[in-house]
Parts: sequence; C-alpha cells; structure tokens
Amino acid sequence: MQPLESVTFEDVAVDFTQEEWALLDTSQRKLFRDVMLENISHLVFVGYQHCKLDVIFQLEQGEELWIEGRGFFQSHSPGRESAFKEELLATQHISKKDTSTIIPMTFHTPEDPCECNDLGEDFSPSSTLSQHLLTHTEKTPNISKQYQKSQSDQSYLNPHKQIHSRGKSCECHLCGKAFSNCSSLRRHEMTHTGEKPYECHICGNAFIQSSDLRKHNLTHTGEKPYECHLCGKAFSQSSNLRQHERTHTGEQPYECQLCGKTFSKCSALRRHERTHTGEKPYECHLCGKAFSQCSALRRHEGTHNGEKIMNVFSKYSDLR
DNA sequence: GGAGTGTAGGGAAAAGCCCGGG
DNA sequence: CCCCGGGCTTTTCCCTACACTC
Repeated sequence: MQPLESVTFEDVAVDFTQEEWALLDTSQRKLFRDVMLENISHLVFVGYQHCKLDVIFQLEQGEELWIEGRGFFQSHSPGRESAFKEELLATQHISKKDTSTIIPMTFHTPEDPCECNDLGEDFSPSSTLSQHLLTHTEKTPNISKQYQKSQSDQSYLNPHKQIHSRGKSCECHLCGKAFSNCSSLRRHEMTHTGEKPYECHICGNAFIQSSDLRKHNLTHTGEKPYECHLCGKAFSQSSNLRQHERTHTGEQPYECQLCGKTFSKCSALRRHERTHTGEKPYECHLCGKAFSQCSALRRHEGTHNGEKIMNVFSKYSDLR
C-alpha cells in the first residue's frame, strides 16, 4: 500500500491580509473560524502534540483575529509573536502517524460546526470545543499558560467525557462513550472489535445485531413491509418510507449553513455543499475533467463514447 | 438549436448504531 | 441480561429535469 501523502499546514491554511480580512462579511469570517477549528482538530487527531489551545479558545470566543501590522497567524498570541504559525509550520510534513492508539472521531465540519456526534450536542462559540477535542484524543496537549489560567482547575482534562457518563454506569474504555446498561456497552464494543455474530446464510454478510440481519434479509426476500398511505409505494425500511414521505409533505429539514437553502435529505445537502466548496471528487479518467456529481461525470463520459464512435466511423471511412 | 455542463429533486437499497420494552 | 422491534442517521448509486453557456 502506498504511504499517504504528507500534508503541510500551509496546504490547508489561509492567511488573510488586513485588506482581505476587511472584505469578509460576518458569515464569511465565521466560516473561516469554523474551518480553522476544523483544521486544528485534524492536527490534534493526527497526533500533533503542540495544539495551541489558546488559539482554539480565541477562535471559539470569536475574538478579532487580525491585528494591524501583522497577519492573522501572527496576531493571536500577543507576546508570543508568530509562535503559533511557526510551531504549526514546524510540523511541516504532518504524515499520518501510527493512529492505532488514537480513537476514531467524527470531524466537526463547517456545516456542522461544533457538534459532538455522541450526544448530538452543539458547542456554542463560548463553550470549549478544545476541551471536547481532548475527550477524543485522550492526549495531553501542550496547553499554553494563557489557556491554563482560564482553566485554573483541572476540569479541562475531560469535562465532556463526564457529560457523556452522567447518569450512565457503563463506559466504553476505548472511546469513552457511556451507556445506561452494560449489554448496550457490550454491543457497542463490537463496533470496535469487529465482532459480528449474526451472519446471513445467503450472502455471508455479517451483522452485530440480529435485527440488522433481519433487516438485511428483506433485501433477499424482496419484502417491503412499509407502505406510504398516500401513494401506496412500499419500502423495506421504515426510514426509507419516512424519507419518501417528505416528498409529499415538502418537509426540508436539512439547511445549508452558507446560503440557507433547504433540502429534504442529508445527501442532497452534502451534494449541494460541494457547490460552495468547489469540491469535484469525480474525475474523468480520459480527459481529467472533474465534476461535483457522479452522474455529471457519467453523462460527460458519454460524450467520450460519442467521440469513440465517431473515431471508429472515421477509421472505417478511411478504409474504404 | 444542439451539445455539454451545473445543479437539484427524488427513488432505491443498504448498513451502522442506539434505545426502550418485554 | 438478552432479544427484539423500532427508529434515526448516513451512504451510495442512480435517473431525471431544468437552466445555463458556448
């Protein structure tokens, strides 16, 4: 297997000039902060030990990031000059370390700025996402004096983990997630161990829960027990029916944080978000042109097929 | 006008995971 | 404590329609 490409912080960082910063409106500045927090969370995740929690703290507090005479990166650790940037750049090549000891986490995205998937809870700008990150990394970061001062007690070490455990007695020793009973914990632990005791005798697919296997079996039998009372359409899973029902009700619970456009399903929102990010993950292997949607690529590839057919025709006519 | 492309609506299938009740 | 059903969330793939540009 090929080693992963090294990534530098500069690859993902944007350093605005004062003029550029002034041109940004509130939402754009907020997006910038979110993206910076996202990037820093990635650094923490890959094991970067010198995570500047004071920087994170400042980002979370929404403090002014630009100071006259200095760029953004130089500005937010007064007295430490450009220590932040230097230290981040010092990492230069942040190759993916051995992450076997690092607990997998769901990254916080700009669209879902500061949400903990475990509880679905939001971290307000004034809360401590930085603390929350620690609960996932289990690492002891190089905490700045400034930050330590603001966290004079030791509660910063794992406050969010305590929240997870509140009122719950069984805690996963791998990810810290807590459950109200230990059988739930045991089942959850299978997601870490890969243990899947329920196997489909038809296709060999295995599942953690018997109910998942039953659900899967419906794909073999073709049974669709969930029927839309409005149009009669049937579905194998209730959630798929619910998804379908939104086409009748017009419900659009997924909102783009950047433009406010709403969507009936999560995947449509994700797809839409690529129009903001410019992400084009689908690339034509013939001409290299990239597309934001798989179907757009397919359609495009059809134009190459047309070219091929034309080439065949022209060759044929040459032979005559 | 037609080809190509960007974008979005929606269907279908499937899997992962958690919760609560029996 | 375990089993089970139900529910929520997410992902992937697909087809299609409409608007726009060249």
